[in-house]
Amino acid sequence: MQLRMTNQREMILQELKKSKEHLTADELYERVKKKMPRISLATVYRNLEILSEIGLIGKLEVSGRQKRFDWNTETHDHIYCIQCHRVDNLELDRNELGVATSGTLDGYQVTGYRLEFAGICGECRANNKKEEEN
Amino acid sequence: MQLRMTNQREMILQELKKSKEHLTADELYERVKKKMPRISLATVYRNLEILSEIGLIGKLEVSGRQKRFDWNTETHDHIYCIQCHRVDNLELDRNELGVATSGTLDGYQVTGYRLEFAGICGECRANNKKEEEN
DNA sequence: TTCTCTGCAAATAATTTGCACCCAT
DNA sequence: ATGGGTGCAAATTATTTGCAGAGAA
Repeated sequence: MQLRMTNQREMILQELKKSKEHLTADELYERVKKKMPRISLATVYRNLEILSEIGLIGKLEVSGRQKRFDWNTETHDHIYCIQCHRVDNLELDRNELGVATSGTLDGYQVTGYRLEFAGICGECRANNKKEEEN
Repeated sequence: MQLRMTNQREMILQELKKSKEHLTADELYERVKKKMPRISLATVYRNLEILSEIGLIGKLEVSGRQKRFDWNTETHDHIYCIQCHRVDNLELDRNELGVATSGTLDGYQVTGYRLEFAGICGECRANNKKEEEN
């Protein structure tokens, strides 16, 4: 099966990279629609799936119900807010972790790992403070 | 709001602990239904949500589309199979990790973290081998 | 020309919610 | 007796799929 670079596919890719955020399919759909009003949400879903399969983008399945897609395909870790569910990238020195990235573990052949921190982001902490003052 | 320990709630809790697996709501529903045929899936969902909120069970939101629930509430790590999506617990010495469990990181007030390994489980590897032989 | 991709609508899957009755406290 | 809990069905949310026509190679 030969992939084709359609206008839609290219636009989706561009908007995701431009945003530098971890967008959900429908968030990205809303952005792309501004430039391509006739695009359908199904096309966005289909392309995000394909683009992540071929490794052009990354797919995140943590932090709640919706999948999020990531312009950054290099292996990296995340931190997400347990209140507002935003997700940020983390730059961690993996050499400092005493964890093997490959080999076998508990019968599994390890293909990778992700370190996901949970916490309350700066914005939410500020909001919480404001609310306390009321 | 005072919680009540209903028969349904107790049965859900028992079956989850008994299974020692990471079950989805509908897997657990199927098991509980054998002993309580009139229980509804909605009740299972409602109780799993409540039980994880009060910390009696754990909730996992990794490895695909369905949430999984965990009888083990102690902080621990997981490994999941990228083929069959099963999830197993991991016993890792966190002291060996050069990672702080608390404090602030990138503006976040960290409340916890999870290390999720991905890989191919022993069963899938065996199946793959069989298929290759055909 | 060929075969993948698209838009649309309808289908699925997972989860949640409204409501009237039930039952643990 | 009170108010949280339950079963049922219907509603939502997130995602996927069938199909006929469009368009990239």
